[in-house]
Amino acid sequence: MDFKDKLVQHYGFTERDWYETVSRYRPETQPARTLFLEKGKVATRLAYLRSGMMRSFFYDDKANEITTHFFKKGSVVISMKSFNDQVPSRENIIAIEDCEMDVITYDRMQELIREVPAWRQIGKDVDEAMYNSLMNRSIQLQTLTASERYELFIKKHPDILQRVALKHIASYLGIDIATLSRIRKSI
Amino acid sequence: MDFKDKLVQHYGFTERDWYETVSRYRPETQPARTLFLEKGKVATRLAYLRSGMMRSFFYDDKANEITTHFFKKGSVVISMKSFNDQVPSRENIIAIEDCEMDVITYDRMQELIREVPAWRQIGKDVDEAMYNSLMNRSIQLQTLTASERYELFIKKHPDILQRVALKHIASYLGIDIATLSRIRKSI
DNA sequence: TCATTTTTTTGACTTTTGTCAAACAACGCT
DNA sequence: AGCGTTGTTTGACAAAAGTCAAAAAAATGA
Repeated sequence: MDFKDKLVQHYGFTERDWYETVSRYRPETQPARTLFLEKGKVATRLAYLRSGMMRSFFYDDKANEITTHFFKKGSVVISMKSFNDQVPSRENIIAIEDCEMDVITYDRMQELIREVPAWRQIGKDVDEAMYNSLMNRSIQLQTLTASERYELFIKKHPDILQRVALKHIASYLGIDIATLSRIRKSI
Repeated sequence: MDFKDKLVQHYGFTERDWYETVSRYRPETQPARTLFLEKGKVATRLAYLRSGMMRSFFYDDKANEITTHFFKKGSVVISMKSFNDQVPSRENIIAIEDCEMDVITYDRMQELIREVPAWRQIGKDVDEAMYNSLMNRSIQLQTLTASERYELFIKKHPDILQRVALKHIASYLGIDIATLSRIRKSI
């Protein structure tokens, strides 16, 4: 099911709703290793990722990159707090691969919500999905050992494993890179 | 600043808005060691905690209680996913002490949002605050050692430490109770 | 109050995970 | 293709955290 069908089915979109929507999104590309969002700046854009992959991260006190999320095809790329409240972002979002996306700005999104009220609900649903996935992640960090976290990760995200540097997966899972290397050998 | 003042200041409440609000909340008590919300049931209530303390938890595969959150005086007691979507709760919420609270049901909240639209925004703000605090928690679990997590916890929540069983703090921090006991001795 | 249950601490031990440094492999750029 | 950079593995070791069982302490309810 493509995106339009989903909107029609789930949110009762009319042709006009769809038109108002697509006219406010525009296709953009994000080359690999370039920042989609930079720490300290206000997130003005939200993207629907059509292809490629991104990750969000921040720097800890020893200047290590701590990865907090991977965005893959079909997901919404957003720094929730920064975009929703229009405050400076605490995290960076960077393209891991060349990305194709459909982008909407904050201002256009506000317009769109006025024109097509269902978008308020969609925004809420996206936020909620992110909350739920963060909750799952948090519980995993709280209850699983390093190797359990890794095994669950490769089971749920075999595609990410192929395409992302192990050190980013290690930091995402809260495991030292050398330890992760040994866990991988032992499986 | 009390609750009413906050609503007036932040959300421009009128006297009428306030009246519509208070008439839908009602005071309730929750005795210590009784469930405010039981796993598997739909959360029909949201509470503003005036006094006492609660915690949310679930059971892991070995039937250990895993505490996910502490609610203290002044906070909103809610199982976000269950209340917002009216789906069965995955977690339990239990009173740790006798609690006094102001309670509103889901249906009354929907009414209230219709009567006083600012409540939609308040709901969003509460959700967002919970998202942010979950994000902080998740980052701590990802990046800090057991003793760092504990030291941060007692710095931020000295009040909880006094009033809650250590085993619940241990499970909240993802630390074995015996290990936590040793960490405490070493500080 | 007192007995019972629950919680916390402790000891001895094992397992898991991290640290540091070096070697090795892969990648990106010209 | 080749160089330099970045990422990964490995070894030797150290530190952190978990396990099991028993003792001690504290809380609960009759």
